[in-house]
Amino acid sequence: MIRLRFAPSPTGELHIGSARTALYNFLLAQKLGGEFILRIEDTDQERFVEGSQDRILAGLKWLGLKWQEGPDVGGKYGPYVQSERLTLYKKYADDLITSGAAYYCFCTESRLSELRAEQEAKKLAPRYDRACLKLSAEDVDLRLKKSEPFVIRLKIPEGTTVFRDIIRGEMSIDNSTIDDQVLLKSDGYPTYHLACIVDDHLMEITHVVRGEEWLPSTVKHIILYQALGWTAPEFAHLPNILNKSKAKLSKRKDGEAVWLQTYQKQGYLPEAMVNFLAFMGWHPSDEQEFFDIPELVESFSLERVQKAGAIFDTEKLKWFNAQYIKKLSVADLDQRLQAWYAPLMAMGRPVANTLSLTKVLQSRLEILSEATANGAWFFSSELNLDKNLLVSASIDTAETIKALEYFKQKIVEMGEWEAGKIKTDILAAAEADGWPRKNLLWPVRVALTGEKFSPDVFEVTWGLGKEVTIERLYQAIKVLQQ
RNA sequence: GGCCUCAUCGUCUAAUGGUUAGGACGCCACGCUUUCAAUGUGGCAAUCCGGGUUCGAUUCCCGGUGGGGCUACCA
Repeated sequence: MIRLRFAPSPTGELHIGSARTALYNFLLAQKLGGEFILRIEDTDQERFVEGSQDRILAGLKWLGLKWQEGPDVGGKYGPYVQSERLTLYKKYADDLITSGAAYYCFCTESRLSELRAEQEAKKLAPRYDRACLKLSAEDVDLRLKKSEPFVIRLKIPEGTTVFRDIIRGEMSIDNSTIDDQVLLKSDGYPTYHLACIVDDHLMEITHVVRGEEWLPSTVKHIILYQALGWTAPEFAHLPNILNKSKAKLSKRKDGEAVWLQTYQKQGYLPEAMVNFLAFMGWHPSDEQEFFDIPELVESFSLERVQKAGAIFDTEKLKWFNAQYIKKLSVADLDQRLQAWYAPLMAMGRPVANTLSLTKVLQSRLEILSEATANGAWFFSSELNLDKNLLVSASIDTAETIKALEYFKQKIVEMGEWEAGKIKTDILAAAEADGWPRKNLLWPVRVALTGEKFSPDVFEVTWGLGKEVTIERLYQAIKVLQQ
């Protein structure tokens, strides 16, 4: 059985890069007819953030990802939270001690940092000097009996470690360049390296698909698998997602822009996000650009994953989002827009429903949050009219009043209230009566929206409805007559 | 510093031992037009550098350069 996992640490929000990793794991699991597992790696007590796990899961669900096993749904390989599996890691760490593949280390933090400083001063690679490997068995026993704090370190064997990465091919690393990695910390928690290997093995994970920052650690993992006598899974290391300066997208450098939820809050659609994220490092063999999840599952493959990092470009994301907004039904879009209409609705005129506004705005929105600014005219109970704006450059106040009166009269006479008909009828009449379009429509636009830029005058008219349109024209005329 | 890794338009990327190096975003121009958008048409724009192999290299090899990652009792 093919089994893949996504294993975030609950140290904050869901990172964009993590979301992409989760997506790829999910897609590949589906593609291969396997299972997708969620595991929480909370082995760092200091960086643990309360509530983070819930927000990460919420982010994954928002994207439309589903998992067969995980902390919220359970499963037969549970528990799926590492802090609940501590005895397991301890057991395997002890096994490694017994077999001689690992050793106790009693070095203090201060000794280690001194050692590191010395090595750096001499321009040497900082690494543990194996002082505690030379301890006699009696000495170790004595220190353990005295309850001295200790860690357990992996004893990196001599030789060369070779492994295959699905995306990058064969890797060969000289073990002498690897430090004796801590496996079990002095607080009794495992480090990532131990916990990850134990869990991936016990949970029968077949493919490890993760970010390329793990590539250098993979050697340690292979050594660990060998020491425990286990078969290693397949590895695939995804290229990083980069910021504009080509550095790995990170909270420190990029702030909230690294969080998936930032985009959710700004009004990006999950459909657009999935499509865009899928294209961060992967590309189909043809030129299709729009993919929903089933289509991605169909087309996805690790063979087509890029090796080089990809810059996260929100311009393209915006374009995707605008396209997805256009694809939505008006009713669907209207529903998604309610959160952004709400503040306007609370303060404005009574509005029975917002479907007409949504229809008018649909082709003009890149992200949903723009609806608040772009839709303000619709809700306004009293427009703040600027006389100077109302009177266009080409005509004077008297002529502007005439234009508004004319348009108002046409609206009063209008029978069927249909967007296309309003437009053709009024334009035909205006032409017959000798009204240059611009002279007529500019004042009307301002009268109805209070704005310089707006959607098509006739769409605005239609969206507002007969009554409100007449009222606003009347108010504008009043302002000009003052 | 050491180890690892990567390299096609500004960005995401396609393709190939022989192509006018393709698409998309963005940008520019034009069209539509009552404004702003949307939309349509067109345009600008790339194989990091140097050697080799080869009839021929952007593609294969080597070296450089540049970027990135790792180098924690963080993941």
